[in-house]
Amino acid sequence: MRLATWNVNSVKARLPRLLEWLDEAKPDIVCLQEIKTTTALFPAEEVAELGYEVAAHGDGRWNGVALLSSVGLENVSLGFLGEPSYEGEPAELTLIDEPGLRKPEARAVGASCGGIRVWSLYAPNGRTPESAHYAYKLDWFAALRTALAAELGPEPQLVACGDFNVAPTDDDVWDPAVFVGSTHVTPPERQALAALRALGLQDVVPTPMKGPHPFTYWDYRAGAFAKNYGMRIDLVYATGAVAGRVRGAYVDREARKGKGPSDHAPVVVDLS
DNA sequence: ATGCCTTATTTCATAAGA
Repeated sequence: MRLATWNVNSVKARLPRLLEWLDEAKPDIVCLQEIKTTTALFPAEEVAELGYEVAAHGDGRWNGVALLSSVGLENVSLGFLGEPSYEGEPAELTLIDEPGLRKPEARAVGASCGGIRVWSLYAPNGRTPESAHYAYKLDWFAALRTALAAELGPEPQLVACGDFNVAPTDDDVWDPAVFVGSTHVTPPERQALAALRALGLQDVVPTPMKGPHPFTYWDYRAGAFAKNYGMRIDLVYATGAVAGRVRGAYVDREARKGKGPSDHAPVVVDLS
């Protein structure tokens, strides 16, 4: 079974490349982030022609996530219980669909696919460590931890994949000195990842296609990809039961090349 | 090294991304 996660930076802008990549890589389960469209406008028919069922969760211009599966797609969750919303102020914890409260952004979709509970996640950026968005980011991770903990039973087959917008270690950025004072590398953000790992989730670190670092994101600007000025922020966090099935994992750097790429590359994981 | 931002929208300018 092949599992993949990819921040496509607009599923509509990326549709030709997405379809081509699905046809080549032939993943069974795909977690997409930043679809940047609504649930209704997700190109479900196009991916269905390649044999995928779809669970999309999008609300417009920003954010948006989706799950594609050719091995079944059941018990779909749009968002998670306790997911905070962003209101431009330090976030409050709100319940999904509770009347009178702002709906959470479209940052999480879960489903059971081929015997595995799968989550496609797009963590808030955080913007700057001083911003309300950063507090929201930490709140979002705390709520995610609680929601995932509630799904973990004995020998759970669960994987949380996506753009976590956190580089787990200094080795996961091209130059740690450049990131001093920036989001994505602060101790509280890394603590948020550690708290997920404390649930029993393991970081499935992919093999880089080139060089020593399995970066997954390179800025569009200043030739960052050509210089390999990247970050590893797209992660696969798997329970031990899933991690024990991993037979290989890699970053598909080829998908970052050429005309009209996403600024992120897919992470591909093969399971026995 | 696979080219030196890109996206959607309240569009000819802006906000956001990380």
